[in-house]
Amino acid sequence: MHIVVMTIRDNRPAAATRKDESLRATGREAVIGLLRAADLLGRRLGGATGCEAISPPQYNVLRILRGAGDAGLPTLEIGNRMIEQAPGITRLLDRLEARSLVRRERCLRDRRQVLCYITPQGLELLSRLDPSIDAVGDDLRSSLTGDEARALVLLLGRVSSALAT
Amino acid sequence: MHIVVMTIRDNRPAAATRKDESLRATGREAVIGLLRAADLLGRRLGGATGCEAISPPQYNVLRILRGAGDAGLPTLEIGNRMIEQAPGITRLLDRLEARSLVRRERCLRDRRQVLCYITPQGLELLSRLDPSIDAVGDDLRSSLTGDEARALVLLLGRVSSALAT
DNA sequence: TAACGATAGTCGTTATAACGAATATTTCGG
DNA sequence: CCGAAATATTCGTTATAACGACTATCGTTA
Repeated sequence: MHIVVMTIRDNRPAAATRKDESLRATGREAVIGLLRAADLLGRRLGGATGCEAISPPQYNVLRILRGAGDAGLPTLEIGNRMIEQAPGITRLLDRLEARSLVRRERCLRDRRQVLCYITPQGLELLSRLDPSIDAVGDDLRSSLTGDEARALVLLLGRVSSALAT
Repeated sequence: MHIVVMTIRDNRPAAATRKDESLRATGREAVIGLLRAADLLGRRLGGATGCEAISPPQYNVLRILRGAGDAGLPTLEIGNRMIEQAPGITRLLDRLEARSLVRRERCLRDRRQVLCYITPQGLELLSRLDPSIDAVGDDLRSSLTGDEARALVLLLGRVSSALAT
């Protein structure tokens, strides 16, 4: 795969400090650009999920539980897959359970755990939402070629790895 | 009452669907990757700004006001430069003003406006924070070559343009 | 000049999220 | 069996986000 590169000419071959400064400036641009793109993306997703009156984190939990299938997931495991802390997950699940989108029950094998499952209503809500979410992905990709989109995914993966440490 | 809704069927021809599906999958990966990278980035920035007990949006406002210099900025103009909406800005500024990081005064020429300025304490706080923020940018860039970092900035800019519409 | 609409900002309310401290229950190692 | 660790929850505090209602001010126009 070829990554499209913006050519930048340096008129003055510079000292090491100047080159470091240039790299650092690119890092700052990347930080700003990443936050801005993610903010716009979050707003689009929020607009989509808002139609069903659920917040993006709630949607995220439902997606995770759909992926878990019939096996269900313990509460804190959901928290691990989102990068969110434990106490918030409980209340988030409380709200979803109150709307019958999620079901919880004590695990019989390890009675400390509470297993969470998505309900048929939850699955149905997700299926109503999927087209809107896909549309956001399509919009995101609309200004990129296929190769560029794949390059973006690759670069973002590398960035995430570097930031996760 | 239970309302059961039929799942949406995909009626598109299979030939067109397969390539579309591949592109669409890339779009979904980009959405997930972007959100994940931004989440990790936000946590790092939050950890840095948290040392000075300010939130990332508060930091953002201080940066904007530092950029504005002695001229100051009207309240809503700050809201425009952040990607955040107006009503929240007032209370965010309230908190910053309570900590003497920001100063507000009525504009004499147009008394509807309230001009906001960063205080010397605010500038000093920002200068304490700058190294940590730059370190996050350095970490982000650490897994990329210079060309890749510039490519990432370019691609993120295109994505933002596509999402802003 | 006096009324009108538009603009700038503040003030409520509500819901959500993040974070820490403390607690109960359960499991597991020594 | 006893203590340590894991799991989940409750509670309290603070901050953000979105919404509408309200006040004050400005510019214009009749």
